[in-house]
Amino acid sequence: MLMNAFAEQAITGADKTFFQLRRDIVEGEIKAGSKLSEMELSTKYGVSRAVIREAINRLESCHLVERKPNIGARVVALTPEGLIQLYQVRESLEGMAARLAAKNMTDAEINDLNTLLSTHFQEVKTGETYYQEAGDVDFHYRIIVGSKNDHLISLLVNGLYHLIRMYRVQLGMAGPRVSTAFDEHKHIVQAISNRDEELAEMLMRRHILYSKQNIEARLR
Amino acid sequence: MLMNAFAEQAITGADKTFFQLRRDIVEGEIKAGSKLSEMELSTKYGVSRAVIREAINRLESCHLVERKPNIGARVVALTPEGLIQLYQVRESLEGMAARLAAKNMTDAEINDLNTLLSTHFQEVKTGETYYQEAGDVDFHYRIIVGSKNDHLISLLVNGLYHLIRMYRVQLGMAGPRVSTAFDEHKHIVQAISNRDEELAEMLMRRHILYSKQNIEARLR
DNA sequence: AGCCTCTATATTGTCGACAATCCTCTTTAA
DNA sequence: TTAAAGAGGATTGTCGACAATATAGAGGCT
Repeated sequence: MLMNAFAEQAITGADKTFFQLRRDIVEGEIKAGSKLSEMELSTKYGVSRAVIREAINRLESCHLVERKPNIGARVVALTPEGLIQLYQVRESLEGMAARLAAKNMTDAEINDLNTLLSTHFQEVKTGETYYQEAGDVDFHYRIIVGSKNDHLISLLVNGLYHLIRMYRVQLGMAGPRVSTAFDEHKHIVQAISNRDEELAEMLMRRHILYSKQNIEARLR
Repeated sequence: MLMNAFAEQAITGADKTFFQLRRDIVEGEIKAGSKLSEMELSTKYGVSRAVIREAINRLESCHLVERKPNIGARVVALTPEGLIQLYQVRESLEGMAARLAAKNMTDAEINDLNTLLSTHFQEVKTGETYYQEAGDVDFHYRIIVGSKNDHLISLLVNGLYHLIRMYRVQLGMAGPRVSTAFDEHKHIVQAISNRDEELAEMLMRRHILYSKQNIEARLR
């Protein structure tokens, strides 16, 4: 039962506007660091200022924009420091997620994770980079959800992931490091299968640390 | 230069309403799990529904309320699970904070931290439980800020801390475990002074893990 | 009686207008 | 010439009214 992981659906109008604005920001169609004028967006998206303000509030919750009273909202600036700091937080949280996943995932979920891994293996062999990227996200997503910790899930899925994706897209970091990363994934799943919490956390932290170092190397 | 740690000041009217609402929720004057009626709050606090909505949005960002489209917002429910999960996240994030603090705090900041510890020592001896609580918060706050990681700081200070305080207040968990906890603080500062990142993280994680176990024991 | 439907009411979502604040450019005085 | 002060315009903050949706209750049907 492999349902689509990211099934957010818009109920209200502010939802739609929020999703679209978030997409535009993450994809860079609204430039990093630029100002978000409420009137301007209001006319552009064809909704009232109230729903724009609501959407901007939610973007602020995701740390995608920063807001100053009586002045306005700006898209966050993308700095090398910021990306490094993001990966530090990610290492910490996803390490804990892997630990909890080793403890809390059901056997069925772990089986699914293994089949997912096999699927990715094919893609790595055939070299379909687009699906590799998606596969990587999917892998991490499974483990986060597998932690069964709602706070953790919310922080990562609703918070950090869009920010990281924004960096990846705009700094042009489409994933290399695939073949080695795949081995790391394999070992993490192995640790989870063995219910080895300690090892699962350690391997996940290293996996993310390597990514960070890889990125750091390319930034300087 | 020991400035007050939590210096939030309200600029706009929504700020004031948000702070007051947050206080009322954390202190339990608005009961956990209860519904937040926009009209009701609007008349109660003497402001328009727009600022109430703005305040509720921010409360949602802190994970203090949950909102459902077209239905409304409720204060989060306090469950033993929830508190445990909160401490898992806290262990993860503050562990990383301690690691980064050992790396990034200035010598001056570390000195301040030591003097803070001495001050707390007096309070532990004289048994002023109120100041012990405040002192504990202050200690952790210093280390979080000392990490110099903005994402980490924001997540903990604007996010988790108010939630944890809500639990502590409403489940009546005014801090015991002071004298043993003080020793743990001392060792953490020592590790930070020695710039031992690995040890600082490990000790902080254990420190929080002990707190969690202490709480778990009292919950069942 | 139990369940469904439909209506009435209450609550949230959205809108446009007004108030308060900030930014800019001009003016004026030392 | 420079800097301070003020007027003007633009932007955000706040408000009350209207629209859309959900909830509760009455009524009718099997």
